[in-house]
Amino acid sequence: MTTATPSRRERLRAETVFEVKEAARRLLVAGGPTAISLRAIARDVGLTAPALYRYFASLDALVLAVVTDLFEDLRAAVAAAADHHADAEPLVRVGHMVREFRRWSLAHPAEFALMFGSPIPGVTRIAAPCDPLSDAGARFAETFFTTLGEHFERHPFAGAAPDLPEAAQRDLFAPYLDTFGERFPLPVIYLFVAAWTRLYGIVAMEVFGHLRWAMTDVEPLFELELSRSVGHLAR
Amino acid sequence: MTTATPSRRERLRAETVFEVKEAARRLLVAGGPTAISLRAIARDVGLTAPALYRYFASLDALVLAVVTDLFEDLRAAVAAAADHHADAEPLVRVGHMVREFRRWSLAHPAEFALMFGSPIPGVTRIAAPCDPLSDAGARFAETFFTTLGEHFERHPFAGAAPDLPEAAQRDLFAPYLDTFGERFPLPVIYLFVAAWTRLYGIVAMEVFGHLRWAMTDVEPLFELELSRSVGHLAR
DNA sequence: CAATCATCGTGAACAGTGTTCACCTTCGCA
DNA sequence: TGCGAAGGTGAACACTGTTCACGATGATTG
Repeated sequence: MTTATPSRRERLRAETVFEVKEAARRLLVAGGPTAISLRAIARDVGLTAPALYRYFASLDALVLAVVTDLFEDLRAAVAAAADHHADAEPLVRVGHMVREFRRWSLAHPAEFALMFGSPIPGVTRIAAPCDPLSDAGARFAETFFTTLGEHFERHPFAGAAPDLPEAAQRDLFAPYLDTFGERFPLPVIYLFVAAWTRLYGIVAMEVFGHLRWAMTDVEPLFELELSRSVGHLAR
Repeated sequence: MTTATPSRRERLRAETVFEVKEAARRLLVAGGPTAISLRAIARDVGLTAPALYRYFASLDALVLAVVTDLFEDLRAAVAAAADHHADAEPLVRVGHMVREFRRWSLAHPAEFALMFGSPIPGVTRIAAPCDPLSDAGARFAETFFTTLGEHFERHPFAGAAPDLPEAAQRDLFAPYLDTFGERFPLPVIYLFVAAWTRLYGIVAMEVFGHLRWAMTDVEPLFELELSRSVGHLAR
């Protein structure tokens, strides 16, 4: 609960949890999402399979924890890319962050598949309103919102809004507004989601190899779509 | 090999193959991609598991055949949507085809996950140059190319090309050119792939539930991106 | 200090899974 | 009438996730 009393036992427990998730991730990168097996993890850590149930309610809960960690990893990588260009214009910083998203995804295809691919069990994972995965996703998005906020403080948005009445937009983006509040004007939210789906589409198809029938190198397409999307946010 | 002599035995065999794939698809829609199990299929068809090896080399080969069929189904649905608007302008017909793609995907989330989600075994499926799956994918793409061809016959492309030298573009789209030839000017290919990744991104995120944190209804975003993408091809 | 109780780990077991093998029946063809 | 190929079976192997009764260890309290 708190970090006040790590209490030795909790320390050992945390250590084991860490090793278990580490082993799961090793199996993930070695053989893809389906290669994550409870018994293989147990072998790696030096335990028997039932022992893992003292730490995770099920295999699904374990991989959910791994996915949560991965989102944190990705967020950290993107944030590091932002820090690395701290003196750049916020909008070009966003560009570098998105590039880092692509770079990370291509370097970690198995992790990407687990995070952004099809949620295998019930096709659509039931997302509890306050589970740690949603929090990690929110923190990931927040990284972009922070930099975007810097930009719009200096250059108030004056671009074109989508052809939708404001009330409809407010209705449409209700989930976003509930989580992140009214920091940005509604058209900015629209442009951000549009940009996110575009770039996700490219990266996902590239990682999954769904573009090899068309082109040898996806980077030019990515760069063009990136500059287009950022351009829409700028003007 | 040929359809000349269905030869009774081949008829029975084809019948069994059909029933097996049908059972696999039932399991798919009922419980997602992981619910497809050799023994469950065998139970459904009224056989034992080893018997299926007379028809498919492995479970992977079986689901590959199912995926191929699904691509043909999707292609047929999109083609039907095109026929349903046969008297419309080719470019608005393309719009209806893409809408049908979204509609079909939302109505068949499990199938979509199997077709467009992460290739589970090795993260990136090894695509043989001439396997039936690639053929099905090519036929799916061909459906769009046919309609686009109708348009560009009447209205030669005069839009803006991406900022790339022609030689680089020819190099970039080598896989496409090898399969589909030089039917369209290179900028059209670029715009098509860009549009495809955009719309795939939206549909995939919607089907997988990865947009619920932001918006209640994805349709406005989809329609706006669709009209934008088609607009780029028009002018 | 001693008793107690939650925590941690184990081996056995159950119900599944994909795949291989030897064996047998059945069918098509010469 | 034979013969060989095709189709189907049950047993077996090596896996998988999960549950359970049991024992050992640790920390906490009387």
